[in-house]
Amino acid sequence: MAIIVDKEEKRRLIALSCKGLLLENGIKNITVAQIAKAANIGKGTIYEYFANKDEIVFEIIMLFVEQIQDDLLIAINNNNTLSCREKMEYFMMLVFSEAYKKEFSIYKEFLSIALCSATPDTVAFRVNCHNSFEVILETIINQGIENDELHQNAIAMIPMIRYFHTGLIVDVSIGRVNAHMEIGSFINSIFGNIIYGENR
Amino acid sequence: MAIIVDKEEKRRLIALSCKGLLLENGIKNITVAQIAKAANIGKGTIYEYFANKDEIVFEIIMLFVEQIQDDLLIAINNNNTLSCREKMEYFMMLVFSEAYKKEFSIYKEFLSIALCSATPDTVAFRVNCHNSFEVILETIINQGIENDELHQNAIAMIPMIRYFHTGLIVDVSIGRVNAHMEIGSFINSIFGNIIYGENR
DNA sequence: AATAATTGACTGACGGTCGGTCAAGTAAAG
DNA sequence: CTTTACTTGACCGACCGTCAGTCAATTATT
Repeated sequence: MAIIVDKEEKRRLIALSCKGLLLENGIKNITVAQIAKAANIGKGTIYEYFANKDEIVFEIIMLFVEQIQDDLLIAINNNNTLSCREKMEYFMMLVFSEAYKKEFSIYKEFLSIALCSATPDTVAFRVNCHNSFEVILETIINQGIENDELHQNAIAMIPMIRYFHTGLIVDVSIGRVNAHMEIGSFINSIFGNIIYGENR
Repeated sequence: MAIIVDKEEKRRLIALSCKGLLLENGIKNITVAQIAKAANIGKGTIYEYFANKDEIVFEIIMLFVEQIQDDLLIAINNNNTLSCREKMEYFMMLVFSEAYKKEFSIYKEFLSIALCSATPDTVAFRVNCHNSFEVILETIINQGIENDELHQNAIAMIPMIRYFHTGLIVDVSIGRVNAHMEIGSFINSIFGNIIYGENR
């Protein structure tokens, strides 16, 4: 028997080595040849570890998701000066922030691809992303319920919050919308004092 | 002098003649060659009227969506026996209904194109879609306020409702989500008895 | 010797381009 | 009024460049 490489590990390595490439050029503008070069392997080798180009992109996006998750977790757990409300705002604004501008743009492209070719793999990947975020949202909301910032049943609003957020991502990309303002209004309505849209 | 064709008219004609093709296969699975064949013109001629493939699809979509908007308005007005709550549910569900399957699919394709090429045209068009949506929603909500089904400030929730709806369109397309159930829960939460997600 | 891993030349499909043809219109000449 | 020469824009499809994905050949490991 020859060496058996850890496929999962190698996938990650390939993804890591072309993360920058993707951020810089976008999904549509990178080629598999470029990816192979950046990873210092032959193009054929790529296909030993990924079924197709989309899979590579997913793997890289997963890296971004993990990074954002870490960012969020730190903000939520190590920052007890923040109220639940502030944490929620931070949570919802993060992807729209300047710091994640490039990642946002890639995610947008991902949505675009997924919308017109929703293969089982794509769907599974997206559901996976959701779940990661819902876990964090749940933590925030539970904290809010504990210290009476939120009503018990706020936990049931998680999917609705996610739909809102997805819709906002779309509209910030396509429409003429200010994410910060919309999120502010939304959070106000969630936290009781419904002044949503007051200053539109 | 040679003949001068009405470019705008011809664009429409080309778009119309490959409407079925788009509905049947989706943008990703049709080729420009196919479009040309369906329109009974040469491939090169296509590019006399459109800058690229996306533009063709966009033209088709514009034709479609205009019609959908009219339909929606009529559908809402023809159902005056319904309560505000029922109207709202009806309105939000409409695009997810079996009857609007094709239209839903087209709108999905539009979102896909717009997400990765937000030209002034696409943005303007989408803003236009928003406005139509909001106008209809406003009518429904005003009725609800009049007959005490809804609180005054419900009108301020219109943008939020729209984001929710857009997010739902995306998630129904890419995720594993039941539109009817989510809309039911959402409407419950809007109309006061927050049992959102009760039976998820 | 056997098997795993790697590779880059190759292929087929597709979006977009370009040189060229043609029908319809104009105008000068007869 | 015809005829002939000329102009123009619509139309075309062969061709081009690009790129995702394949595969036969090669190298590395045990």
